[in-house]
Parts: sequence; structure tokens; C-alpha cells
Amino acid sequence: MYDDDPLSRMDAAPPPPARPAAYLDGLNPSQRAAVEALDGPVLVLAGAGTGKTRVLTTRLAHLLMTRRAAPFQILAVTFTNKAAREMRERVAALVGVEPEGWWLGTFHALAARILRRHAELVGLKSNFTILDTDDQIRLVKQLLEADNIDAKKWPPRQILGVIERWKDRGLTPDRLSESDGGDVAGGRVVALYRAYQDRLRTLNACDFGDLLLHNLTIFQSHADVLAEYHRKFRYILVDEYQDTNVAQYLWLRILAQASKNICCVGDEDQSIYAWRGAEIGNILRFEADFPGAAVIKLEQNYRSTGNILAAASGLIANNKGRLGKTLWTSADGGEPVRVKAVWDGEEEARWAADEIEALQRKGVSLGSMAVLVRAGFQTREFEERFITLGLPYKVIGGPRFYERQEIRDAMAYLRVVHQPDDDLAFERIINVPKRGIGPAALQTLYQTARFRGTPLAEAGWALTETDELKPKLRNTLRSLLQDFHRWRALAQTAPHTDLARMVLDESGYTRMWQEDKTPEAPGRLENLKELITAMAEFENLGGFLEHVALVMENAEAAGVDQVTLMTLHGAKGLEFDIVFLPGWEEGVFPNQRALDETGIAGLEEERRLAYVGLTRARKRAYVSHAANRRLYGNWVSAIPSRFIDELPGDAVEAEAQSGLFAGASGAGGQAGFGGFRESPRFDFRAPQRQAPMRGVTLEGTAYHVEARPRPDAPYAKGARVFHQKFGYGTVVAIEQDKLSIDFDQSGNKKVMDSFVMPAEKAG
DNA sequence: CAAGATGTAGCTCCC
DNA sequence: CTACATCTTG
Repeated sequence: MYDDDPLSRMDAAPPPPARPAAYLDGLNPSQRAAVEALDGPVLVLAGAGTGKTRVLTTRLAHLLMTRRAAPFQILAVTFTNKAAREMRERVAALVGVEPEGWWLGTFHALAARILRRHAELVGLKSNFTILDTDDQIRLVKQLLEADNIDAKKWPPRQILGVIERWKDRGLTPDRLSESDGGDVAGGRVVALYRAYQDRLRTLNACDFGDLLLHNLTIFQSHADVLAEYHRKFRYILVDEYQDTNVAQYLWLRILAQASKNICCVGDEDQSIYAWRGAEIGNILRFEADFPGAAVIKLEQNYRSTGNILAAASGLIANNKGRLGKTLWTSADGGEPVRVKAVWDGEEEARWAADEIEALQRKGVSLGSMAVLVRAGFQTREFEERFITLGLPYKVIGGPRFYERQEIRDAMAYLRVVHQPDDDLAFERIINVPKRGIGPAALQTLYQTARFRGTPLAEAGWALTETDELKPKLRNTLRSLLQDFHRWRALAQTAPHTDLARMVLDESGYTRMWQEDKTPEAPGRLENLKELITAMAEFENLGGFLEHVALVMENAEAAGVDQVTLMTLHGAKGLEFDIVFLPGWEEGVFPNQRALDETGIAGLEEERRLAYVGLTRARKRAYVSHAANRRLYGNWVSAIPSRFIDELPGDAVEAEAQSGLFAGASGAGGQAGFGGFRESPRFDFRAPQRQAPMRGVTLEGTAYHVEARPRPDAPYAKGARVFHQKFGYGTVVAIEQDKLSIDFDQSGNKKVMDSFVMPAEKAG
């Protein structure tokens, strides 16, 4: 059954070697205990910076080196692909070779791997599509329309949210009664859930939640299949256990049932994903769930200075739901955490950028500094400032390669080739490029599909035989369907990269962008090329599609020294010498919505997020808060976050000029309004709400911003350009109006396209 | 059917 | 403010 685990070797447990191994040296006693406790359930509570990854990887190496298990007998689960990759690399370094055939990956990747093998047991074919959020929302929307539910009142996103939370908790529709949906979607959300699942089956598709749920269904109803995996996986290792949801917990529990050798590593203080279904109770309950579990705490922090640790510990002590660890360090106090009050977000960005430049002048590398924000949109002010200064930075997260429109379209073509029943993909590209198959024709197509109970493509074939569509349309449709037919045949013989190229060319998709005159078009064509290059690394189309569905990551631009800009969520697991934590204001952080929606639990999660932020810093942490912030375009005044008050005063130093706030007393900050503050920008804040017409300069303002002229010839990747301040350079990446340029003299910088001119014009 | 104008809702996010 | 959705008009 398994290509990678010959049965003959499975039951022969090799004897452990007698001598201790070098890789164990240098572990502290609790780390070592965590590595060596191989049998039975183990919970490793690993505080921030206590060497968690080291323990995990050493433990894996230990299993392999002592020959307690062969690689293919180990199931190692992470949350992110990045973590999986890191683990793979580090274990390979310890063991000396890349262990082959082991099951290391994210929950979803591993579950998908299992599901592909047994898809037919849950009514799927093994080439099923894994839907992304975009697909899911479109599907829900269709179901709402079919059910005459007002999508305004019940946004598809929200309905999907409800369904996903059920899935997170392992609840399939048959475990719910109609009333469990409350009044969501007029009390019909359970019915929608059921319809959603039915549709998925027809589409031969599943969403992320299903990957795990189908696994559970299979394990629960097919003892023989479960038994195979029981025999197979002798040791289970789980990273970031505090982030598991109920479905993931059930999946682990059922797989660990036989061997009981499950080791979960986590930190309840870093549980920050309750909003997407993570169940902090899983880690709090571990000893009850796995009787006889050993619990090992890692409490010595090797990362941060004493003050940073004290600040973080003092903060998190305000949480109730904890198992309680006491982090300590042998490092000295270091610098206090700085708390800075500023007037508004713009000043905050200016101040942070100034600090960064000052540090850079002292020889601190940009790569060792990070700005960690609560929410993605907060990066903008920093980006703008960094661009103005020409300070190299990178934004982690944000829109990704595989989420771009042109990539999604191309993927949709490939998906339909690979999996003809993938209606969501088919619908996406049926009229892209424009073929004249508009909403009306699509409607007919849907009706036919619904009436006949077939996928869209099949309904399309049927429509080519009737006169329901106008002859012209009928021919267009037939020709498109024939194209797919041909491509599918081609897929059997041609390499998948060639296939992709042909599909994109023959469908007219490439031409569509070639003829497009918008500035983004050249970049999009570049991206399509990149897509095909990326495909080459995979054996076949199926493998590539799986990768895109499950991995979806951007290639990291390496080698350039730049400041990192990202959300706190994205920062988990990383560390930096110097960390900026802006926006510590009530409503922003803690986030108002989190408070509104989940109350005290939400507050505690926000606090854990603050804790994660602080503990990312090795040497220095800056916390800042602004008195005024622009939210959705209008100014609101903000008060400092309660988290600032919770920082222990002796680990913190408030910057002197914080007379902006009346109530900010904690953290050694001084109370009292420091008097009227004269600021030229103060006037602009005046309630000048009657919006001037666009493009018209307000009379009396001291400046006006010229509308940026769109360059007639947009810059393409590779274009040579000239910049007033930085000189000549080559465009290496384009993101809307921002260019990433490798300057000949000053290295890589991001600049607005309006600040550069083509090199040949600069003379 | 397509492009432009107007209106509205959003702002955690990885797989 | 901005991205997206829906409406209007050519």
C-alpha cells in the first residue's frame, strides 16, 4: 500500500545504541528531558525563546539516530509550510542526510495526502480540487442566491465563517440540528451548510476544513484504513499545539490511539488563532485527554534581555487562562522597553523610521529590525515613510503571488483541464478573455446544469445541441469546450509546462493582457511567465495544483538588507534584534472587534498577541501609541492601550515628550496634559467635512498634491530607470505604482513610479 | 455586453 | 481611504 514503507521493516524495532550522542550536548536539562521522553504522551510547554524548535528537531533526530523509528514511521505536524521547511532543514543538518519518506508537513498537507489515497471512501475522486477562500465565497454566494437569501443582510463571508467554525469543531451537517444556526441567514444556515457540502461533492472538491473532516470520517468508519495508519505512525510530533482546533485534535487523537506516542509542543501564552477556530482548551486539557502524559516545561529564555522578558511576563500575567510558566533568563537587564507617545500615525511612522536610520548608522543591519503591526492596513503609513526616505523594507504577508488575478485565472484554466467538474474554475474563465458569454448565457448554463444535475461543462455540451442559446454563442461555447477537450488529451502526453503555455496562448488569455494597455499589464505577463517557471519544479500538473492550494507562498527575496514589516500574527516564531510595536491604542490594539465579538476571551487573546510581539525582540523593543488616528478616512482620537498600563514600570521607559495624553499613567508614563501643543497639522484636523471635488486644490491650503501622471509606457521588469536621488537602476519588481529597483549605487529600494524616469530619457 | 459612475462595507489570516 | 459591487449608460 505505501510506496514508502516496506512492511518487512515495520515491525522490526532496532535496538537503541548505547552511547550518548553529540547532538544532545548543549541542551539544558528540561530540553534534554523533552528530547528523550520518547514513549507515551508528552506535552512540552515551551515559552517564547526557550529553544522550542531546537527541542523539536533534536527529538526527531534522536528518534532517527537511535533507530527507534524509521523516517516513514514518524508523523510530524506543523501549522505553516515555513515551519515544516525549517524543521526539515534542521533535522537534515543534525542527522547528516535528508530523511526520506517521512511525513512532515502541515495538518492540511498531510490530511490531503491521506485523503487522496482514500478519496472514494467519502465520495470523491482522487484528483479532487482543494478550494481557496475565493472559491468558497463564490460558492456560498451562489447558494444564497439559489435560496433567495439576501446577500446584503447575510454576507457570504459571514455564512462561510459560521460553516468553517463548525468544521473546525469537527461538526459535519449531520451532527447539527436546524436550530443550531440561530437566526443566521434567516435560520437556514444549517441547510446552507448541507447544500454547500452537496455542491462540493458534485464539484469533486473540498475545502480546507474538509481535508481533516473527511480524514476523520474515513478513520471512524473504516477500521482497516485506520489500522494501517496506526501500524504506520509510531511517533507523532506536533508543533504549535496551542493553535490546534477541535478537528485537528480529534485527528491527532485518533491517530495516536494505538501507539500513544504523541508529543505536543506548544505555549498557551502564544495562542493567537481562536478567531479561526483554535481551541486553547486543547493544550490546557492535554493531561486529561492523554492520560499518563508527561509535562515538561521549558522556561529558560535564550532570546531576550531581562527587561524585555520582564515586560512581556508582567503583561501576560494579567491573563487568567494559563498553565503558568515562569520565564527567566541569565542575560542581564539590557535596555528598558521604550514607550513612545506620538501625535498621529504619520508622526509614528516618521519617528520609527528615524530611529531605524539612526540605528542603521550605528551599524545595526536593517534585516535585524522589524515593525510589527496589529492589522495589515497599518503597514501603509510605514511603507509610505520608508519609500520617501528610500529605506529598504519588505512587507511580509499581504497579497501573494498566487492570489493575483492573472495567476488565479491561469490556475482556473489548469484546474478545469485537470478536473473537468471544477465548476468554480470553469465559471471563472468562461468569459475571460471576453467571449461574449455574459451573465445571461451563464444563467442558462446554470439552469441546465441544475436541471440535469451535472457539472457546468457537461451542461455546456448539452446546450450546444439545443437552440436555447443564440447560434453564435453556441459556437463559441462549443469551441471552448473542444479546446478543453484537446488540452486534456494534450495533458496526457505533453510536459505540464508546455501544456500551460499552450492553454494560455490558445485560449487567448495571453493575448488579452498583451492587448491590455493598463500599466499593470506587463507585470501580469511577467507573472504568468513566472508561474510557468514555478511549474517546472513539479512532476506533474496535479502536484503543482496541490502545491498552489496548500502552500501558496511567495518566494523570498534574499540577499537584500531590509526592514521587515508585518502583522503580529505573521511574526510568531520569528525573532529580531529590534522590534517596533506601533499602534498600541484602545480599539486598535486591543482590537475593538475582538473585544466586541468575544469579550474577555478576545481581550486575553489580544494580550497574548502583545506578548508574542514583545517576545520577538532580542535586544530592544519600542512600543508606541498615537493620540489621533485616521480610520476609514476620518480622524478619531485614541487613548493608549491598556496593555501599556500593564507593562511593569521598572522594565519600561516612557519617552519624555509624552504629554499628549491625560490618562496614560502606567509604564512610568507621566500623567497630565502637557499643555497646548502647537502643530501646523492641528488645523487640518478641523472638521472640514464637506468634501471638495476630486482633483480640485483647496483654496488656502499651503500645498497641493499633483495628480500623479500615469507614465505612458509603464515600467516593465528589467527596465533601466533613473532616480533623482539614487541614480540609475534596474526595475526588479512592480506592485501597482510602487517599483522595487536595484540601484547601481545604492542597492535595492522601493520607490513610487512617478519618481523615476526611463534611463534613456535621463541622458 | 462593456466601460464608467456611484455606492457601500471593510480592518486580524494560515492552510 | 480603498477595494469591490452594483447600477447606469453608450
